[in-house]
Amino acid sequence: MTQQQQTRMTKQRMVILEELRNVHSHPTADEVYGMVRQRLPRISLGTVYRNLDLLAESGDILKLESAGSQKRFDGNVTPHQHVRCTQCGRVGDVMEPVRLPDITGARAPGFIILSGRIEFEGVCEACASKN
Amino acid sequence: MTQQQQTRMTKQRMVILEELRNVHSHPTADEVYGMVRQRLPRISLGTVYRNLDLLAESGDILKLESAGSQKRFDGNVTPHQHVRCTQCGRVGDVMEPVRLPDITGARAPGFIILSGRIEFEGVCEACASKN
DNA sequence: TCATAAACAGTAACCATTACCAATAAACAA
DNA sequence: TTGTTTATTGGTAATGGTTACTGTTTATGA
Repeated sequence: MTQQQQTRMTKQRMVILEELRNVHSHPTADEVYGMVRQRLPRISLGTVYRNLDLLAESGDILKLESAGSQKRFDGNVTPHQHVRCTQCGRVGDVMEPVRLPDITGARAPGFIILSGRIEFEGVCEACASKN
Repeated sequence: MTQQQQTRMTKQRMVILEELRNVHSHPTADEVYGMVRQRLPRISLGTVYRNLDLLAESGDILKLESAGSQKRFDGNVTPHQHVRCTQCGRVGDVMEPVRLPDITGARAPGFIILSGRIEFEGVCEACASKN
């Protein structure tokens, strides 16, 4: 008898999703907040966080996690790979993707391996010129 | 004339390194703190953080920054791959490693790609049995 | 139009990490 | 061994990103 919880398409949620889809920069929650505030000046940061989580859970956006630093979000949910700048944390899209080899041979004692993914590291242009 | 900064092998730094090498669990800073405190009860958490950073910078340990809210540390610096439990964040070592394909073809506009790495996700036994 | 409860704005709390500073102790020279 | 220098420490406060709380608003279906 568990009542299916409804989700409502609020103006806030819609604008967050739109802004995220209009951009290729993999913004942090705070950056999304800044973007969205231009259209909804009274939105609160908590609302941004809540909706980013909900949108990621429903599969409408991607949540890019890296331990200890800020999470980043991606409105492009088609499969692609990312580079992370080791200096500033900025994230970019990898164009010609590298094919992930067969991982069925991978074993880890005490773990059941479910998936694998290639992560790239590098330096973004801004940090490179700053060097 | 910049004076080369010396680094001193303190008791605290040595015990942190030893404990980390004695263990295969990829502990968080807080877990390292707990381990080390059994031998040095008066050590402070700040000292643990500071030394973990210094040891990682000198290449004596690894700092694992892959997803989760806390960073984890590894006393085994020989090249190997990791799995992360998506439920609890625990990290394990992958035995037969999957060879990373040639990544020289990978392009990312605005980035200089320097390295690539395969990251595994899965479930640890504790979480699997809890399911 | 009304009733319901999901979602909101605003703010406080939380937690991992970093910064600060007076006191301590490695390391090296005398 | 003793003294001097200064990197490092313990203790604690501050920071920054994220989450939780609460009374009010508003999307949604009757």
